[in-house]
Order: sequence, then structure tokens, then C-alpha cells
Amino acid sequence: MRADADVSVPAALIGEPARAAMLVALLDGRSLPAGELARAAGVSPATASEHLSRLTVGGLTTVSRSGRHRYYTLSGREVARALEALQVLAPVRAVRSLRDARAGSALAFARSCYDHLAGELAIKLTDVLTREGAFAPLVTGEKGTLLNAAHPLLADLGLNVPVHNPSRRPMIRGCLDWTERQPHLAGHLGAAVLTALTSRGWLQPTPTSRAMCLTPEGRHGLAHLLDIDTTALHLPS
Amino acid sequence: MRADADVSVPAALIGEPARAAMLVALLDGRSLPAGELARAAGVSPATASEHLSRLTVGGLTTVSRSGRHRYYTLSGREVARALEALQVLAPVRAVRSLRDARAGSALAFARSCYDHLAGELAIKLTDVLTREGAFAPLVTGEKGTLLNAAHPLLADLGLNVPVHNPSRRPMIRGCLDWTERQPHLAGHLGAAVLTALTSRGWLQPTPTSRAMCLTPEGRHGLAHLLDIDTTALHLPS
DNA sequence: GGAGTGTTTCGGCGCGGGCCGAATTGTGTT
DNA sequence: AACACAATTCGGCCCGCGCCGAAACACTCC
Repeated sequence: MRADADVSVPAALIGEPARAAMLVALLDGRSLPAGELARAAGVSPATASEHLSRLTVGGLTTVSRSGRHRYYTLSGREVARALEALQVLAPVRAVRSLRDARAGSALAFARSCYDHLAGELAIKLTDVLTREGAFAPLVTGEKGTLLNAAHPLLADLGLNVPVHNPSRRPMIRGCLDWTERQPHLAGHLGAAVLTALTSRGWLQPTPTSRAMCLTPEGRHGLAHLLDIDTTALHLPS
Repeated sequence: MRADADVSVPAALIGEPARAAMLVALLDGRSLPAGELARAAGVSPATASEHLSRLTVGGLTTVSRSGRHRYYTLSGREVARALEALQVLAPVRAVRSLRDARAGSALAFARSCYDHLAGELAIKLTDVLTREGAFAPLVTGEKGTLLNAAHPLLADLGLNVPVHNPSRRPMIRGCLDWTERQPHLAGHLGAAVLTALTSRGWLQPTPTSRAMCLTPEGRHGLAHLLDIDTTALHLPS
């Protein structure tokens, strides 16, 4: 028998700008050391340490120590889910500087979202795959249905998609893209696409943010793959 | 172009015990007047009013005035989603009194969850329907697949389920039950089941909480429908 | 119009907690 | 052993805000 659960506890943990910034920095599934998270949140190491301690006690993050660093990571997919659900409710943050605008446009173009790709590029990919019948139109937060596991685009990326997947995690899932306001490809396949793109050097993670950087080879490769002009792919300058 | 959204804003709104209590009270989709929400949260009307004002400015709730009452309601399904996602992360609240225990057991047995049914009874229903092949086993947060639209249990409830549904809302969805730790039936069908049960007087909403009260007729009707002994259905005393 | 009730606004109190600098612990490096 | 660096703990400051009582509105009903 379980009494009522208090929603306010995890919400209060997330509802603090510094902590929220750290959690969002971890949203792509990476493990980051305390110092880096302090910088990401714009607070002193002392403050960050206290916040991280609370987050860990509250079960939102997990620590793993390695040498003199302590790496923090989101403690599970449920945490990422909650953060995404809250992002949908979040107002737009004002752009304060040119630097912010740059960072914003880079993020808007391509960024990692937990373990898959988000942003303009992700939407382009999703659109092409949907239009060409690889899977049914995605719905935010829902499991998607695979229609053509042998779609050439997927094959070109070296992905052979099993028709039936044994794991509990859905092969295809719609994840709301909060820059584009439409669902993009997530789930197993979404993760596989991201790893394929990075492993062939088309996209590179940036050290400071979740933005993914499109390399020149990536630009040509993707233009060919998506059958569009290279100029259609913004390069965040 | 959209800059980064600040997750901490909605989270901070939810991350306050009084406000969280009011939001949870609204989780079943009802509209409640300010005074009732004040009681639900255990604060004075003055305090509740201030909280409700903040929630509304923050876009989590909507007001509609009717006479000298002001009815507040969650402003959308996204809000309910976020609350559910946070509930998964929430720790168990300690039971402080017998009164709490009573309320807890009533809630654990049957309660409304936004617009569908949750709790032990919901799990029983979901189990029977799954075992008998009405739909595939549910996964939390995912769209489910209908297998037998003409299942006798659904027919007995007067539900004729369209095989293809035109709306964007999925017919079947798995929703994590935080008392039972398994998914229960949500989506269009979940909502239809709840209305069917209440409209034939088997379940009655309680004025003060989300608990649903099983009537004697409901007890017999459901025992027959689920093909189990009436004693298997707890009556919250 | 006047009584009664639901709701909001205002003023003021007090606690919680976010913040930092300095000191401390623990772990690699030379 | 001595040093350097990451991370945490401690002490103290202070702002934000949650809370309530009293008063002001707003609306209904008589």
C-alpha cells in the first residue's frame, strides 16, 4: 500500500535555475564532472556541489567517482522524460546577447536530446523518412510504427533495423522538438541514427553545449542522403 | 528562432507543496473553485488565491468565472503529462494518521487520473483485457495496439470501439500507475471506460479527493464482468 | 439597497535556502 | 614528502517568498 506521492519534491529540485541548468546539461545522457556543471550553471563550485548533493539525495542524479573527479549523470530515462515534459511548459528565455544568439542558433540547428538527435536537422530527417514511408507519422510521446525497415536512407547509414524488437524500449518514438514544435525521431532507431552520424564524423559533439557541429563531410553526405542542396543545410557560423 | 527554454520556471511553480497539491487535485481534469483548492492544499484562501494567480500567469492553469466562484482547471494535457512524469520521480509520502491511511487506501483502490481510471481496480481491468487479448500488453507512456475491438467486456460496457480512430489522441495508451507500479489503460478507450462505469452508477466521484467510490451495484456488476468473486474487490471502509 | 459569502489585495512577519569565501578532505603528480 | 587540483563542508549573509489576518471587491439572494 502506498500513500500519495509528493510531486512537489522532485519539482522543487528542478525548479531552481542553477539546478535546472545542470540537469539540462546532462540531458543528453553524458556524465559530467562537478566543476563543469558549476560552469554550466554559472555558480561557484561550492554552490554547485551543494546542489548536486541535493539532486543525488533526491534521486535525480547519480555519481560515479573516477580519480579526483566525480562524474554526475541523470539517474534514468524517467528523469529525462520529466525534464522534456517540463520543457514543453517552459516559456522562451530572452536572448540577452549575440553570444546567446549564436549558441541558440547552433542549438536550434542540431543538438543531442538525451541519446538521439533534435533540432532542425532532426526534423528534416524525420520528415524525409516519414514522407518516404519508412515509418508512420510520429506523435509526440507515443510509440511509432515501422513501415519499411529497409529504407535506403537507413541502409546507407549502415543501419539494419530488426522488424521485431525484443527490448521493452520502443524502436521508434516521437519526441517533441521544442525549437521546431513538432515531434522528431527518438527511441532505439533515433539513438542509432545519432551514433551512425557521429561515428562517421558527420556530426561532432561540442564540449560546452548540447549543440552538435556539422562537419564539411557531414554537410555533403547529408545533402546527398536527404537529396537536397547543401545550401539548404544552415551552417551555424 | 527560439532560444533555450527555462525548465526551472514551470518546475518551480509545481515545486511548492501547496501548489502541487492543488495541481494534483485538478489532475483528473475537473474544474474546481478557489476555496475548494485552498482546502485541498491546506492553506488559507488568501494564500491559495496568490498561488492560483501565479499558476495562471505561468500558464499551468486557466480560470473561468461563473457567478461568484472562479473555477480553475489545468490548462492542458501537457500539464497533466508533466505532473505524471514528476509523480514517477516522487518519493512516497509518509502516512501520518489513520485518516491519511483511509484516504490512501481509497485512492489506492480506485481513483481518476486526468480522465481515466487508476489504482488497483484499473490494473485489474487492464490485466483482464490484456490477458483476454483485447489489446497488446501496455508499456508506460507508449501508444498501445488494439487487438480485439469487439471484446465482450467492452461490449458489455456499451462501448463500440472504432478499429481506426481519426483523432490524434491514441485510442490506447499505457499510463504508469504510481500505486501499482505498472501501466494501466489510458487514452481514448481509458476515458470511455471511466465514463461508462460512472454513468451506470458503478463508480462515484468523491467530492474531496480523486478517489472513486465503488457502489454496491458496481461491486456486483464488476465482479460479474471481471468474472471474480465480489470479495476480491476491496471496499475501502 | 443590504446582508452574506466567495475571492482577491495588501501589509508585515519569519523561515528556508541560495550564494559565496575560506578552510578541509581526498586524490593524483613530481 | 611536498605540491596541485577537484570537490566538499562550514559559517554567515541576505533575499525571496510562503504564510496569515484584515480589509477591499464582486456577486447572489432576499
